Amino acid sequence: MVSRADPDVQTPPDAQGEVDRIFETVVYLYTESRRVTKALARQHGLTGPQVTALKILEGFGALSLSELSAHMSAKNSTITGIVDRMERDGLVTRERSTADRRVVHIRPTERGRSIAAAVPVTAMEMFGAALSSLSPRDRSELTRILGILAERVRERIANEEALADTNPGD
Amino acid sequence: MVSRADPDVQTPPDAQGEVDRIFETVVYLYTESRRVTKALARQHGLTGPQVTALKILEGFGALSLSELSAHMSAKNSTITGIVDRMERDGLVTRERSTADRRVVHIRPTERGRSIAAAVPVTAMEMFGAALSSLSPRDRSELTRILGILAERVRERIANEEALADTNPGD
DNA sequence: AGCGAATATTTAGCGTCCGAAGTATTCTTT
DNA sequence: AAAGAATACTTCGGACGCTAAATATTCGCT
Repeated sequence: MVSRADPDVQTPPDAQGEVDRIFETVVYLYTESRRVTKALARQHGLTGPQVTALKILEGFGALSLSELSAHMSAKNSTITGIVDRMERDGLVTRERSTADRRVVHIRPTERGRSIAAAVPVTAMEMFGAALSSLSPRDRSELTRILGILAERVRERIANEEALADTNPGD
Repeated sequence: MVSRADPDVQTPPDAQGEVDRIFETVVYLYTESRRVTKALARQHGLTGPQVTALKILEGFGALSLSELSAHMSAKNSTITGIVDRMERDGLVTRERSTADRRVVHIRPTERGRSIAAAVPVTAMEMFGAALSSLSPRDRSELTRILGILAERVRERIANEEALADTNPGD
């Protein structure tokens, strides 16, 4: 119950201001890094997720759709659409697995592989450069603190799932 | 030129590992906060961005579409669509400004305000709680370092725009 | 063998997101 | 004051991204 809309109840104003600022910054950094990836991909006539997919496939050779979606942190139905468009554009092929006929293997074409090789690794080239400009001490502090933060968030998510059935629903 | 694909060229491995970890953490935190917002919004029959918009409007009373889109880190064309659906659902109204007839003021309706009030603080309740669990010193360090980082990224974006015309194009 | 549960992928529908182009209005410059 | 630049917003087309439901196949159990 830390409502900023209610002026009576106030946590230490510094803390709340910091939370807002950190949150905004995380959103900003994420948005910008995504924008950069997209711009890079665009120079080769494809989209951000397509480049991401090709880079992943480049490393593995071929993956099932489920494996690919796991690596991309997206749902299968989303990846189906992305693969549809990549197949249409001759970047990957679909092959039904003979071992398990439910499974589809996604494999990059020659064209797909050459584009993957041409795009610089740097999704986060700019991001990385900005990080490099931090002092080593600040950078390792950032790593340490963000690590703690992510761990806390993970704990909370685990709790939330454990309590899922206590939700009365509306 | 910090390509990890080339094993010959390597920046200090610690630094690169840190960059990767920080990047991953930022993505993780962003993704999770968005998922939580969405789940919260759903309990009231609306979407994540709609709740975000209502929360922002709750604080300001009314905003122009451009102001709203700036607060939401999205493009005007995106916000136009979101406002369309919110207007359709009776959550906000559009009013043409009399001072400058190009401007449209977005104002929450009674229904919109009551929903905004009903949804717990927002997005980052979980995120905020996790941040609160950090020591005050870590939290202010995080604020400081992220601030520097965002500033560096902003500088790079400014440079990038200044150099836009040197791009030979493909 | 066969029936139901589990798994892998796709389809359908909705809501973001963006960039480019279009419209209306205001500002600037002459 | 009128042409041209700038600003505010909308429209359009394409690509994600998600959930729910459909389809196909395999697994588990009797």
